[in-house]
Amino acid sequence: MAVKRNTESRKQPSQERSKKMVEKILKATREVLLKDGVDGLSTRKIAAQAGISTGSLYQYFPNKLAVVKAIYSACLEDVISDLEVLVDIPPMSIGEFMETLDTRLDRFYTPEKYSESSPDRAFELELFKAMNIFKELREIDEQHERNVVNVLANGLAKVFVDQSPDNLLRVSTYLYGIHTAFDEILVAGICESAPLLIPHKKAMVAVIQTLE
Amino acid sequence: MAVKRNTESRKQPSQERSKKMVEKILKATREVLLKDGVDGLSTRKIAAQAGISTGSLYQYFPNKLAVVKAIYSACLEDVISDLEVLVDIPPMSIGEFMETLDTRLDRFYTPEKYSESSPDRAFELELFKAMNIFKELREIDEQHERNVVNVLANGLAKVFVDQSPDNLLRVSTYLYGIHTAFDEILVAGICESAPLLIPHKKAMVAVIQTLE
Amino acid sequence: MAVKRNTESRKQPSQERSKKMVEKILKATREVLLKDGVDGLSTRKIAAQAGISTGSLYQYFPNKLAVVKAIYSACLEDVISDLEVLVDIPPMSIGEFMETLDTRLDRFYTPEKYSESSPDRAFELELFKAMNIFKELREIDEQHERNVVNVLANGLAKVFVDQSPDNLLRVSTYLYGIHTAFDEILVAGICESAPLLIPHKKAMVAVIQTLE
Amino acid sequence: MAVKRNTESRKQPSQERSKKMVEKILKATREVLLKDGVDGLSTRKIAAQAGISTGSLYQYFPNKLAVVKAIYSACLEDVISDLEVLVDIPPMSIGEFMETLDTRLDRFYTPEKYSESSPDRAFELELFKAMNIFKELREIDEQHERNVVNVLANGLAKVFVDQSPDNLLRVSTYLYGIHTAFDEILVAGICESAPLLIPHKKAMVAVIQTLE
DNA sequence: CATGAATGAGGGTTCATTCAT
DNA sequence: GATGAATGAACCCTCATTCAT
Repeated sequence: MAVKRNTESRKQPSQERSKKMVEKILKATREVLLKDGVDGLSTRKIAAQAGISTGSLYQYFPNKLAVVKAIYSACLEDVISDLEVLVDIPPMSIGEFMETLDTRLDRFYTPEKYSESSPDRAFELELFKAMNIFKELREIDEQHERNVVNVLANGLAKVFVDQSPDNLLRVSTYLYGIHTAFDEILVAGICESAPLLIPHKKAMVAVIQTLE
Repeated sequence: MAVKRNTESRKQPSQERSKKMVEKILKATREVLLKDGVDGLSTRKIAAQAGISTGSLYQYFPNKLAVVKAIYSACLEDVISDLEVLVDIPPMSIGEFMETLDTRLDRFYTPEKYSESSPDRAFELELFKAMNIFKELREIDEQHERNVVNVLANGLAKVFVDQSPDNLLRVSTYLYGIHTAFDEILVAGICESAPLLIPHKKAMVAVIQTLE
Repeated sequence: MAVKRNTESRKQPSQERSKKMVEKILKATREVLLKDGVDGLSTRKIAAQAGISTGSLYQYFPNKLAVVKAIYSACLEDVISDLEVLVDIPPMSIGEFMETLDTRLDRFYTPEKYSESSPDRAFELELFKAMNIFKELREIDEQHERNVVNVLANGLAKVFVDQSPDNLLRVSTYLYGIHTAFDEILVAGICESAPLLIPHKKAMVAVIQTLE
Repeated sequence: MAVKRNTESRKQPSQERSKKMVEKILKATREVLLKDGVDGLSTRKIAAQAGISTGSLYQYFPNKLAVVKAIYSACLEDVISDLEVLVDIPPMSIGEFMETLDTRLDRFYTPEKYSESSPDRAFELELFKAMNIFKELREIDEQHERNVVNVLANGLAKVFVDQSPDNLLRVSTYLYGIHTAFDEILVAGICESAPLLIPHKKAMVAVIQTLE
């Protein structure tokens, strides 16, 4: 790719028409990504898939990277909003929390979510991995990591009020790390999700227990 | 990239001179990878960084992919040989094993190994992630994953003799997953290794306990 | 060269503009071929000669071979359509045919056609010879040879009804061979056409007489 | 290729050793040419086939073209010496000559020579055609053509003493042209030689009769 | 706004030729 | 002399980006 200029959207999709175009482009990009992978992604293919001209693409995005960035950011937002289920913790004691932890994890790691890792998830992971090659996307990724970890840490802080922020951040970081690892294993299709949920939850619990 | 030919080294570095050249090329490649990412890796840059001509590069490697493969494979071999410490389990009962597990993990996760995640390790992880986009390297990666998991499973089988191979493989897969996650966090420099070792070991233990 | 993909024109020159571009490229290719030979033909030179960019060339042809193919095919078509004059034989007896053969050959080998072997013809012959090294063009050439010979044989079959197809094909092959030789001599400029027409026609007649 | 410098042999093979080396190189080149064609010919392959180093090749030939030139010239000399059979005409009248012409042609076009177009002949023709792509070899070819035609014309001059040199040259040129065409047909394997000899000889005779 | 032809730098790779050993 | 590693120009081709229409 080797893109240099600003990578922001060239215009706010203030008009309905524009919004639709942006959507169309993003959708097409996702499709091309799924079909041909990151190194098979080209503006020509995106435009063709979207049924527009390459020139039009540049009316809505300053360059190719911006398109991928948009997709990537949206994907990361999904992850954040997904996590908020875990994080929405009403005030409770550590004891109460630990007692309900299992249920809580069950609610988060529903079999449905993992039983059939939908193409969507497969795509997200694909994208996620692929992003490693674009240096410019690293900062987004790092910011995202920080966001996620903060969200988790804030949630845990409501329960483990005596823990230092450092500790909470550390544990959150680790939790997110093994969560991602779990995701990757499932998406890679190495193991089925159901039997793997047990060790995963045990690991999560064990890690959180270090905060007690 | 899309390379088709054989991607083995073009000649055995039988002579001292050749060996040095290969080293020089691999070193240069690592440097370019670190600086410009996979996306920015080109044979021209490698040659420039190594202070040789592009033609010379092709005297030692049949194509670009082969260079990356060489680096990648070496990196994976390191991982395997590293793991063998964990795997060398003398016959013992589950009880004995669980008792010594903590010591065992301490021996594996020595602070020295992680205290200063050397630039080398940082690079390896970079590479590791990046490889996801090259289909031909995926095979290597998947084979590696299988190797690692088998090594682990075989080790655990000596202790958990009653467990089904499936179960052992599953747990091993997961263990390797969170091991990698732990690695990545440390290499990314998000957390220091020492305090993170505690939750990580707890997680490992918890997962292994599911085999009891 | 060694080109693999499809070697057809990338787009129908439906628009006037495209047609002009294709023409420009073909013209430039002819010029480069005449100046530097097949050996010196490169996409860069073609583009430079045509006053376009290398990229543009690939908008109209999928690869270098396709450009040469286009020129070559056009050249072969000319040959075929040229021959149709000879082939348009109304039903007649062998005696009648042999009597009119000389006239017939006169009509085919008009002095105008050969008096000024235009640069175009010179080029075509150049190309014709040169093509022998490109395997993919050989097929075209062989197919062309078969077409020409069939056309001739079918023509002769109308007169020499008792001859075996084998014989007709053999004689046609030979006739085409010496026709080409005649062409080459004239194009090479070794001899003037007018005086050479006499032995050539004698040879043609003598060969055809073997069918009587 | 694109070779520019002098294309003469770098040294006279004064010493026995040198002569052997030159032979070895030429033999290897022929083998590579037969196997991989002109566009597959490289100094590396020649050296490998000859069992020497590329450097050594340049001790005996200034560049790649010189090697091909050497082979080509040798090949052309063979053609000349072959023709001398036809040309060695004792003084005789036109009548005598025409009477013996058929025998003469029989002696030249022996079935053995053509029945099994030996690999050698196949190679020569291959080379012959291939040379069309090397502008530098054209002059050799043209000189050769002139030589051959002169040889023929001189031979015919002994019989057709009243003919103008121009006429003799013209007829010789044409005779050589159709001779070459005949050769090509046989080498291409389109027709078997035996039945084709009849029309070919008829054509030769018819052409020579124009001198009467 | 939309188009898509045109651009041209840059990609991977080859190979004739040289030169230190 | 012989070697073969090293060179680097040149090869064919792609693709992000621009701009005249």
